[in-house]
Amino acid sequence: MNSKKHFKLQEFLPYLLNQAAETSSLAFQKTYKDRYGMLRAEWRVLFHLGLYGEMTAVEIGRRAQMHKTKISRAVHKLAERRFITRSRDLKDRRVEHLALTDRGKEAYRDLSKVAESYNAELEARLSDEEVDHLRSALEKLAKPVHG
Amino acid sequence: MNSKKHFKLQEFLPYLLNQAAETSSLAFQKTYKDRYGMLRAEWRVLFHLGLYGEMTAVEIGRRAQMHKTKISRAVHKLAERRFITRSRDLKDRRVEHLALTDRGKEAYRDLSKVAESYNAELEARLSDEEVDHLRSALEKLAKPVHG
DNA sequence: TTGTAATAGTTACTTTTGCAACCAACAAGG
DNA sequence: CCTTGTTGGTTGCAAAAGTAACTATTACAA
Repeated sequence: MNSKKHFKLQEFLPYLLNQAAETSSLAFQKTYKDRYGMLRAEWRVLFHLGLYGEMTAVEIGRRAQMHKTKISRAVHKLAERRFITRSRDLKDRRVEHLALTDRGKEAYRDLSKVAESYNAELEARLSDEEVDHLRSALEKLAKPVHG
Repeated sequence: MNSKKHFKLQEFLPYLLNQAAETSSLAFQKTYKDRYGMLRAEWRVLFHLGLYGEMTAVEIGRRAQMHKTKISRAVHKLAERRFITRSRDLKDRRVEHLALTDRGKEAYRDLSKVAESYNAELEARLSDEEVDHLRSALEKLAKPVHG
């Protein structure tokens, strides 16, 4: 017999969060992979440009908390497949402005619809109140541990 | 102007879940990596054996929803580093029973403590009620979409 | 028996990632 | 101008993950 109550895996938030994140992402992942051959970093870049308009790689990285190498590769592949255009900033020639092409916009709109209805499906498992609580909790947990 | 309200990334549960999962896992990940050179699949196997005792790879896979190749590799590395032992079932020689060695138990206890205090740190960002709500919501979302 | 299918687990191959080093353009101080 | 540091972005290499195909063993039925 244990003298001490054990810490359970089912209580460990990072574990639970990962499980929920993984399984809840599966179906959507399949969609952007099958329809457009995209990876997670790629649809994220696509969505950022679709939602907020033209911006630089650094800015996407800051918003999405993605490392710049991931972005760099995602941008490369998206440009290669003509979902986005890259144009140098004339004042600071290190910088590139990224924007969706028509093809990119179409993909964005399509995936956006899929995401929306898929999200509705997920939310249907919870009450409105639960959804609100969940969002606010996730927001708090998404902040880095120190600071 | 858009005639239609846009679906936002901040409303998309799989996105939020992934963000929260990733950032909330970082610090713990660093611990098991730095102290024991483990990967995620490895500490998960370790914890399953530590919590529930001897079991087979298939059973761990079922409980943790991990693919068998992931488990196979995790088991291989854990055994190589003498955290676990593998013993063939005498009645069904396809099956292997996995169990922690003393070294494995020690690592488990150590990491278990870290996980517990780290979890407390995370939970401190939320009220008790929020934690309960969160757990129940995550549980509902961790179920596969169809069925 | 023998043939077919299921199950436990491993391996081979390809695609992704993670990290560090790197290049190019700018910035600021002397 | 020159040096030093910073920033935007890329690349090379090693580690890790995903997939499917594979071996070995058992189960079951003709």
